[in-house]
Amino acid sequence: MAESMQGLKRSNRCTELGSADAGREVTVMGWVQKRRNLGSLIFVDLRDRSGILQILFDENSIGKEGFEKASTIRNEFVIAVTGKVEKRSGAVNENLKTGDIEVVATQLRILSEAETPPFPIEADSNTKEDLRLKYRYLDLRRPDIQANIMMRSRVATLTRAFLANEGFLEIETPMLCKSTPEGARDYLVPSRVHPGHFYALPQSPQLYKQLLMCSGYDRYMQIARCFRDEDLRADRQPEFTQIDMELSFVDIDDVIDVNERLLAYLFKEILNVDVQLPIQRMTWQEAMDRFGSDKPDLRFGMELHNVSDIVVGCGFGVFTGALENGGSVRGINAKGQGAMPRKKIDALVDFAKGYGAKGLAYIAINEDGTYKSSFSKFMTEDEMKALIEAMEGEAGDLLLFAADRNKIVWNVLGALRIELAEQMGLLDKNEYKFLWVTEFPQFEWSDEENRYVAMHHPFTMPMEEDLDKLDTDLGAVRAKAYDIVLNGTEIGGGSVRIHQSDVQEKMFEALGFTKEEAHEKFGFLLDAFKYGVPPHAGLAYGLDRLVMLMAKCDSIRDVIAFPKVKDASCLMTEAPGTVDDKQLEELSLKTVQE
RNA sequence: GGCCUGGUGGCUCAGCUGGUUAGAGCGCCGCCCUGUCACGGCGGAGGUCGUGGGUUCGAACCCCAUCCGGGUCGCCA
Repeated sequence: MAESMQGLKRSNRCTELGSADAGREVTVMGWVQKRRNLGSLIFVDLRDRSGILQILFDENSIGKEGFEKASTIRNEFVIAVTGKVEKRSGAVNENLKTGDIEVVATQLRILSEAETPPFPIEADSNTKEDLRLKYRYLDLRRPDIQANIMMRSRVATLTRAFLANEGFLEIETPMLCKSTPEGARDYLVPSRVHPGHFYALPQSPQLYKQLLMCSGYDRYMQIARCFRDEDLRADRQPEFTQIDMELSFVDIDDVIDVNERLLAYLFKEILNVDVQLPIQRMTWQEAMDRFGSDKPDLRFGMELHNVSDIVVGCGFGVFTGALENGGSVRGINAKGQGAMPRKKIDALVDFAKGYGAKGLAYIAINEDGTYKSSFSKFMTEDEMKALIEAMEGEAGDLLLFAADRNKIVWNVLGALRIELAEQMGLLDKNEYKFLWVTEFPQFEWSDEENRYVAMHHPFTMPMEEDLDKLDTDLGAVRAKAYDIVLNGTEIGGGSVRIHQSDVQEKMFEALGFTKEEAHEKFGFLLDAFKYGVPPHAGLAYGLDRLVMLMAKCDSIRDVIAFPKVKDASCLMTEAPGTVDDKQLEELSLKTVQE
């Protein structure tokens, strides 16, 4: 029977007590992690968000009735215990923060009984994730998830404090917005008052924060929820949280400066990790050429080698064919993997095909310097030698080559590089390698739309050096855009924004918008820019991803209290659900039944 | 939408080329136990093998469909 806590007041969390408190009378409250009933002694591990504290029930201290009550305790009961802190007379438990003390109970209240949970409430759970998510409120009791959620709270708190100290104002922007067609798919909210009209939930506060700059707020920040109706991944949820910011009267270096100091501050405070400043910078072009990725993981090498010049004119048609079509031949050297069994190499070939490669050529160099290769029969010995040399191939290495359009070659080898690093155990979660990737292309060709689309967004400032190319060579225009990358994950990105109307007009023109279309879509922003707009730039972090990496997790679901599963539904609430006809009618969404 | 992968007591798993009453550890329930902390001892309950068809003398196992998860490609300005 559940008891009231009337007249009781919790004096401490479980692990706020130590041997210095010996002799104190305390009242602790929490969940029963574990009971050990020895007959005339009952030990209970009491758990709260701070950790575990051992309670001792002894008839001499709590009396007959209290002892009998204690014997009815089961796992996950919520109890309140008053008693005296004592140094343990038995052995000390080295695994517990409070392992040298216990509370000898003089009073027990069972505040809530509990059924046996459907899975064990413990750290390092083996339980399948769907069950954990169905009972997320139980999953959230587990110490490792609690640590993640508490770390996330600290990241948010410290970020606010740091940015406030740097002169940023925290300003909220609307959740009910106007749908903008560019970018990700919007979540739509029907308007009751305006039949057939819809709000969109924000994909990011982008336009609002630029308007705030127009309004003179100078430095804005917000920890903002964002929504994108796209398919999920381990690091993508339909709703996620950004640390969003925008600054006026700044250029790239100003944004980078404040953010480097923010990152260094967070990693020092939370992980006691020293981030070496300044953080390394690399242009997009260099990142692609060296790592096949615009978010390279710098914790290991295995860089790409462009061997186009070496294989030009060789006997292997796959290589020369790719070159003739304007592509390239590039390779990576998996050091010491030359003995990889054929089956595993074949698996890598299939892996590469998943990223658009038609195949994957390889040379496995034996320890004695001989080699086996998928294409040596097309090559002369000298050509093979030159190729191996260009790849810095040594005995015991595995060389893998992709030949295709640059985009595919980068994509394939970039993914392969990560895959191999995982297989070879090169990825240490305790190592943090930051990188700024700069000078992104302004435009990206879309086969689907048969036009150039903005790689970042249409308000991103092109590099001054490339402004003249807006008329001649869109593919070569570089943007004042930058991403912050940590261990191969894009944790944030931003850009300097266009604040000149003539440049903005050129941008829309390049993207294929007429003046009318541009005005219809973004008119309020363009209007705002007419009335005096400061040069401004900003950046937004994926808070979930940042915390995921800090907490050394593999999925952002582990740092989000109530995440959704792959099909964007919630296993616990079963959202999304159907609604009453009445609701649909009010929203003018109900189809009239014949 | 494509590809890969998983679903067997409450949990985690085993279950061979199809062959008797489907097993184990943990958990749960009962009894015993004064220093446990992976407490210990004894006893016990608990499974239509995700679901629906099919093949077969016989299906957890093979086939088809479907549901529920996970990874990934496309997608994510």
